[in-house]
Amino acid sequence: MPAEAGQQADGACSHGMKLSWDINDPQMPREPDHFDRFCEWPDGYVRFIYRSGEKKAQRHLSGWAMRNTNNHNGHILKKSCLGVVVCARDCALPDGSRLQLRPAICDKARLKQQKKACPNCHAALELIPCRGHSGYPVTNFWRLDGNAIFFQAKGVHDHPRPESKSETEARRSAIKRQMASFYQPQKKRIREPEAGENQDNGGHFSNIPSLENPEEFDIIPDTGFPVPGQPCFSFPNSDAYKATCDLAAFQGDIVPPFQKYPNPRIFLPRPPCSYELAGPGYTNSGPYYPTLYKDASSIPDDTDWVHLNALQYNINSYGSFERSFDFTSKQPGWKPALGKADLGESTDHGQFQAVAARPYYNPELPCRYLTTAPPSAPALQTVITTTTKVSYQAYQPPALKCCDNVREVTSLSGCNYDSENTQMSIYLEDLDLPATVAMAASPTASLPLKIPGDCRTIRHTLPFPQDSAPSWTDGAETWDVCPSGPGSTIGYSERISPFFSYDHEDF
DNA sequence: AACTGCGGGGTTT
DNA sequence: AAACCCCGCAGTT
Repeated sequence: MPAEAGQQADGACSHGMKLSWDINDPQMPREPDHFDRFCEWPDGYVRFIYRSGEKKAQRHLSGWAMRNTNNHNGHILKKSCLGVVVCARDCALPDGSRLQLRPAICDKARLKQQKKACPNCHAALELIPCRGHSGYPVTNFWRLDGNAIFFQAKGVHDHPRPESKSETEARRSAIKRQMASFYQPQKKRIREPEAGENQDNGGHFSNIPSLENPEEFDIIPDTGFPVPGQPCFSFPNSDAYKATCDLAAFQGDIVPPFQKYPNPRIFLPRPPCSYELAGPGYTNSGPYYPTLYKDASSIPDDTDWVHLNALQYNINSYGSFERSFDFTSKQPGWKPALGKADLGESTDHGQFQAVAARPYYNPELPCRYLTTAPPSAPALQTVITTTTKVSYQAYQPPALKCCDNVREVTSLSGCNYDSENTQMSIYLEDLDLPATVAMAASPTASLPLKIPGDCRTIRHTLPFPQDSAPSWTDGAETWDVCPSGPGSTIGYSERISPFFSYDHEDF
């Protein structure tokens, strides 16, 4: 990726890190030479400089559920992470994944959200708070200065990624379109082509169609998981519509499967059902289908869930991986690998670390979150707990290595939006692995992605996701993906190798 | 209905 | 003093 780095001079995670500035500096760098591409999933102690024209930066957007936090500084906007909402029972979705909802930003809405039941097992939903910054939520700071928007993140998210805002919005809009389509005669139009697309999954990134046509999701199972999907087939249009509405009502409460890893086949080596049942995380008393189907009337969400089941199929490899992870509870190679990765990168613990330290996925600790800070985080966190310059000093060294560390972190954890997922997905496909690890909880990619040629290349070549800087089109907007950085390749490879072995063992 | 930003206010270190 | 958090308000989406 070195070449890439040069190519993408304004590569996201690089320059911002290199610059010696702190969000609290009285004077920010003037006329920055480089600007970073918008990073939707900043993680770790990173800093970026965006162009003042960058809309997402202007909106202070983030894939993480960040809420405004008053820092009593009118010039610096501070936001803290709300974490992620999961099933209190840590139930496994049809595809083995876990529910990872985006916490509502509004307190009121969040409370309301938490009162809802898990669409899968009806257990309570649980909000996993973010404690990635010295036990406190990860904080993001935004500062507009001149023609640049400075961004600084502090802390390493120690929880899965929730559905991103963009995903939520995209899904909602898709649902709306879907709803609209139901009113139209065309809705009856033949969808074979689309269905085929989904099934094929060759077009890993052709998820949108599915989204727009919930019914199609139901079809997807056909290819792999007949059970969950079945119900939908029987849906009268009216029902389907209803379900769609419910889904919409659920608003982003459900992590759209399609948003995760589009290619189910990869992550579902075994028949969904058996797999699911066998999974340790499976807490349901009975088969999904019967339960869900029957109860359709009992709980509003059930209806949604019918769809979800189908939808979730595509969901993630992450879940699959988790499961495998769980099975091998000891995770011999797992943690070590992660830990190793973290070594020497004290400042940039990407999601790797977060994932590694994630007790949340342990069946035995359902949804319980360890308040324990990430292993490597503490030192840093103790130092960097505020926006003070003092902390910055400690931080700097790593910054210098930003290309290596940050890239690794960001590329793996979050700087990418779809690229990340996409890439990861790809990776998984090729390796049939837990790319999910890096992906952590992020169900991102989902909409029709415009995969750069190199991305595909990567897909087969594997190595580096970072290489691709795919952008997805959401309406008129285009999401920039954090470019990967040089050195990431190496780090990534190193980290991955362990997984390979692990994975193979597991499967 | 939610999101978002602002700002008052309280607590802790 | 500097962080943190909570809460409510008001404008926007």
